[in-house]
Amino acid sequence: MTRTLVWFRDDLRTADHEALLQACERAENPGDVVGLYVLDEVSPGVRPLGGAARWWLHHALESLQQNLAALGIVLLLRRGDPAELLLGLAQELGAERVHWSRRYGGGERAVDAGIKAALPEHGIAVESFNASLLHEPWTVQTNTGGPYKVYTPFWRQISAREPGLPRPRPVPLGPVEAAHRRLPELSQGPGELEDWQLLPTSPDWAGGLRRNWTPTEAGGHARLKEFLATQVQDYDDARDVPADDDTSRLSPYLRFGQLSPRQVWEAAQQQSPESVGTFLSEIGWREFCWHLLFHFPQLPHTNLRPQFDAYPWRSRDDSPEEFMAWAQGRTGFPWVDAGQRQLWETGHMHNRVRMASASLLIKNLGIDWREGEAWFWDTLVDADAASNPANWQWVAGCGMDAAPYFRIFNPQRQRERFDPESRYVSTWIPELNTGEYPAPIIDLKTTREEALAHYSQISGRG
DNA sequence: AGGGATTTTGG
DNA sequence: CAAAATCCC
Repeated sequence: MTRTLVWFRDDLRTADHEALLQACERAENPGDVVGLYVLDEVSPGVRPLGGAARWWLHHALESLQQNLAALGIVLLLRRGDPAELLLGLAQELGAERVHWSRRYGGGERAVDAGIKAALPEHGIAVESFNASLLHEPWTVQTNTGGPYKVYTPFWRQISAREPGLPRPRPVPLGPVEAAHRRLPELSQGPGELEDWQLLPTSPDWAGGLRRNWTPTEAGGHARLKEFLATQVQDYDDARDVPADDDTSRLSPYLRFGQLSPRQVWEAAQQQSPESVGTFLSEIGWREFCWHLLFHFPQLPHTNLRPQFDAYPWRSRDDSPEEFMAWAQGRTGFPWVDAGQRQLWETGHMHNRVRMASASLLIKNLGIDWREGEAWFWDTLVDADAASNPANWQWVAGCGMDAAPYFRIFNPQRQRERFDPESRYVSTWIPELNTGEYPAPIIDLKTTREEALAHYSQISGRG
């Protein structure tokens, strides 16, 4: 018998999962493949999940547990330090091999490298696979051998490349009851998801999330199918109208690996190239952000353009009232407030509104992009370790291939252009015309001028 | 994937 | 004289 332990992380699916598939191909009986998820809140450099992500994770693990059970595979749940847990568990199980899908953040790579070095000393083989990206970051290089720092040439290169076809879901090994019977007695039981308390209870604020999402692997495939059948054709223009929300809404499924970018890519190839080009380039932006994180592991916390280190951003503590007005959707700018309330209620904010909301916080309120990034990390169901900070750095102007600093969104103008009938803002701000809605907390014109003055100082032209 | 001031265009 | 193009931040 060859027993393989498959360590799931941000790849919570059963289809197009090379690590799982190869484990199953080696298996002869139920129980020869064992799944594991570790809730890691202790490894340095591994960012603890935000509240909305914890909600999604709970349901994603429930979904994975069911889908693995249908393949005759038990999913074990453990909490703690994976560096300790993996070895102990592999030994208790008598597993000869451990498989996983690669991670690309700095802290995650350090954890994985440590385990990959340690297990073979105990006779346990480790093999890792790609599951989260179209192309491994080290395979996409400029002519001079470095990482791309500009999106357009990056996209030119990867869009001309075939990412490879999705891999099939494994053939079932047998009934999961048989798998349970064949496992040795473990020092801990399989683990109970409820014990992790990932779902909010007092209060239960997840009602809006439940109403807006189906956080399962099947839900991801259904959303992909629906989007490609009915929305992608008009994506180019329709994506800019937040009242309709004709964006793909696939980001949380990609975040948790319930869908792979390769599955999305392959499904989109069934459509005409001109109708999916803009959509696929957004998948390209996600890829670009992950490649950036791989090459610049400081991305989540450090300006990629160091001259911004001298920018006099304020902290959340410097201006708690203004920060909370922004966070809770009380700035007096309907476009931004609607977005923040949509975020709080649904765990999601339309992309066109995200840009303006971030711009207001960073440029008009003068608050550090890291404060807004942390808020989004806690409240978005789709926040991932690469896209979230990379896009905040994009708006702030301090990232690679970022928006020029002097692009400052005007939330009133954005509302006129993209919500002229106020369908979006009135959905999220019922008191808009009742007199209870607050006046703007800052003056757009003067704060804009202040931001530009600060910018000219750090850019060396002041 | 901007905004705003200013200049130019064209009916 | 209003809309479009251009330039600057």
